[in-house]
Amino acid sequence: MADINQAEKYVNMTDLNEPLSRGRKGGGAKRGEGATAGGKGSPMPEAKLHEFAELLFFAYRDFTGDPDAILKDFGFGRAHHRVLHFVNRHSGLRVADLLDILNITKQSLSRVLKQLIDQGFVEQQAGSSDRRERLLYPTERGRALAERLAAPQFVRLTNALEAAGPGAEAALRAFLEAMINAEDRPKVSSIMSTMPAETRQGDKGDGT
Amino acid sequence: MADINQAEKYVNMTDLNEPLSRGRKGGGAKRGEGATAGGKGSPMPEAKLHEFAELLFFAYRDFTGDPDAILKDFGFGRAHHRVLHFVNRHSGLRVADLLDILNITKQSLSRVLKQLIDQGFVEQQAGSSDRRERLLYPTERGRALAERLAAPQFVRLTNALEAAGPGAEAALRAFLEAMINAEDRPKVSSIMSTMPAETRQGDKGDGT
DNA sequence: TGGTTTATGTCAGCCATGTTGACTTAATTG
DNA sequence: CAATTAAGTCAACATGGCTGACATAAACCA
Repeated sequence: MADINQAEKYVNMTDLNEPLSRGRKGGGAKRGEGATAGGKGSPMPEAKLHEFAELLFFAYRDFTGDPDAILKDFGFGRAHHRVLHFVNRHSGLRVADLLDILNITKQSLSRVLKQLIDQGFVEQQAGSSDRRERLLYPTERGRALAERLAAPQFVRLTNALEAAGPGAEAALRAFLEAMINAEDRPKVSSIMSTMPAETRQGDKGDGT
Repeated sequence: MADINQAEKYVNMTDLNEPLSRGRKGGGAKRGEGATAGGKGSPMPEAKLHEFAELLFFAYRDFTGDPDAILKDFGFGRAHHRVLHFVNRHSGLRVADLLDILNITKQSLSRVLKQLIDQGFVEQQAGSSDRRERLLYPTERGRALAERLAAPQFVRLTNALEAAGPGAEAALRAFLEAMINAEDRPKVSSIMSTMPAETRQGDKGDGT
């Protein structure tokens, strides 16, 4: 799939420190005119890419903003949300799975996971085939909170998908998947295909 | 530390908002469908929305992950990246604009902005029409770093846009814009349409 | 003119959440 | 039984959010 052919030139662009005339320093200078970018007149693709980067920033900022407000009332933060989400959606996963998903250290995870367990949002259960494993399940309260946190995100996503148009979902999915590190894509696929079944007990072969 | 009482209060609010599936009591259960967010359109399967939420999480995680390694070599963090990006792309903006874009406090901004200024990546210039304003500009060094940070993101975005297909850009843009808080969209549009030129004077009413 | 508001900067401290390193415990495995 | 593995824990530290209080200079206004 699309290699870095097209993209390569942007990498090279890194080294170009183009001497843009942008400053306009000095007291009374009015900033009036352009001196925009590299001096190529046509609508540069870089501008487009910058726009997508910024849209992504704003979109994600607001996407996470909704649950953050709710979480504050529980004394939780975004980290708790992430943990609760994955425990709820992929219940029965191991601590190691969670570490792998979140890309954080077990010490960081431990802090929030402990709070979620102590306050009755998440339960642990020893693995049946390997009793060293602690399989994680949401409690009823945990599921309720997870859904409460998901609700505004669902509204947002549904509206955004609708705004994208009916046929855009596949393209959107392809876009998002391609944004993920190539080496992590199989893992992500495996995670997402793991149903939130409370029925898993000794399931560990998710192919790490 | 909100008690469970509060938790249930919010759970009830969930029901007020959205008829999301609320079954699955007592550990058993199945995932239902039928969340209609926004009220229009066909019911959006819950599982699909969860998938998009997770894809967004992974995509953004990796999108922001790339520049982090570079930033570490400069002793900077993600906060510096955000500031540098917006100063570079929308140079001449005021401190207040940046606060508005980033949604952080001036004390938080001050910490990273000061470092960027002290180390010669960003320059300030008093506003010409209002000399209280400090307009922010990237230095040559700042531009070089900004481009270096952007480069891997460009690669990623370019490949992802290609993976999405040629006609998908408009839909993607629509999706991302719709993900932004409705009340912030004019502001975002205004920001994004602000060329990285010094076109602003005493512009304060960019429409909050 | 002088008082008020505004834009920005700063000090001081707290909180959430990431990090590394070292160590323990329990269970599996060879 | 020894070694490995999954998980938990303690301690220390860094980043980057936050609030509150206060300072300064410029603009604005009556």
